[in-house]
Amino acid sequence: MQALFDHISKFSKLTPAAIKSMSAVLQKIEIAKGDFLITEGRVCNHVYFLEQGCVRGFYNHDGKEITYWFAFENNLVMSFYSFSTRKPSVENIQLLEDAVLWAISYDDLQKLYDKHPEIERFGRLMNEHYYMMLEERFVRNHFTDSRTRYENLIAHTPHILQRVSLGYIASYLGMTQETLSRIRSLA
Amino acid sequence: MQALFDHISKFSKLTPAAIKSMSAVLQKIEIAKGDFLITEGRVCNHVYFLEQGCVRGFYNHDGKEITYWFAFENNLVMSFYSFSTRKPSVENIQLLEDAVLWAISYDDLQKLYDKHPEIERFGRLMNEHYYMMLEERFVRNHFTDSRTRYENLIAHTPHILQRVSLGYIASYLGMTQETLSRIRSLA
DNA sequence: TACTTTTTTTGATAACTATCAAAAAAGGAA
DNA sequence: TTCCTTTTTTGATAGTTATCAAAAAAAGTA
Repeated sequence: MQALFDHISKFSKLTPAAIKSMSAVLQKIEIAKGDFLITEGRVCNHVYFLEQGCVRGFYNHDGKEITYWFAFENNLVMSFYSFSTRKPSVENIQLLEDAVLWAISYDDLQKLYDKHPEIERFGRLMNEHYYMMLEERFVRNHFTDSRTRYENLIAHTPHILQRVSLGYIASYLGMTQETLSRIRSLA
Repeated sequence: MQALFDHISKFSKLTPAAIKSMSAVLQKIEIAKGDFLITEGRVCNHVYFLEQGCVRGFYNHDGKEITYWFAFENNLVMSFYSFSTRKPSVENIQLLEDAVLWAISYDDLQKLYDKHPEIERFGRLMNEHYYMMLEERFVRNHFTDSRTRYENLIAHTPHILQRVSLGYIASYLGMTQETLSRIRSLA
């Protein structure tokens, strides 16, 4: 649990009272590689802090699984859309490694926001942070060919290469596995 | 100014005191088509509420201007990265039409966040909202060919077609102007 | 209106990427 | 290790998109 509070403190200093309130509703979860954290069609009722492990987010399109993000240690994990809107998730979240997570329910989080402004500030800054990361990724992918997208991955998020198989990475980069393989062989 | 508070109230109810505080620091700005709101290399010190008009965000890459977003009435406009991190902007924001905007400075906004939790809540929810919109756009563009991206534009944001010239739209969709023209002619 | 400038379209070609099929390599289990 | 399964690579081909060049259409101005 300490890793979570260390992470939060980088964004917003929590008072002891806020830490106490949050600790009281945190739930430790340990699940195995291959299991699902969230499946499409269900409302995402928890946000998870990933203490150990690695997960992928994917959706089904034309009978194919399209993996479009990965999360690693110290990332927050949820179906953002479903959690925020309370509508059924369109995405699935699956463990790529055995993992240790800490969960907070939607309702508990709203209560924490109401009670502790520092926690709401953390939420605001967290949203800003994730927005900027998504924007950065969007811009790097916009109008760029497959080779450049792969080179951007090597330059900016090389840890993905070390923990995720190429099929998922190709999907993440928006190209087929064959294309990614050829790009690598000609590197 | 009323349009701004109407917009805010859809996300978070503000107390009269919060409205008063915010009104006191709002600055009305009227600028002409073609002018710049933000230019690269400078820190973005204001967030703007676009009451009337239309703007584009673009960056320079390999000697070309890449337009990657548009904003219209009731949108918040800023260089998100620069405003949040206080670092120089990498993007430019230019008026596509004469516009009326309301500006709040970074420092004033931080004070409002400190003083009025409902305003910070608005900020959090706003960030969530923009994150979801960006994610939706990202997913729709991921792994989809030019024709489908154009069809998605027609289906989800047709107002862009009515107010923006095709050259900018092609850039927004991540294709050349020639390709967009051909897609349209074969529609 | 006539003229100028900007925007959009069309044509020809080359480069890039997906698809389908199959082989090779790597990883796991007994 | 050997066998089986999964992952990655290679080959051939077709479809998609960028590029360069130029024409046509539309918009703005005197």
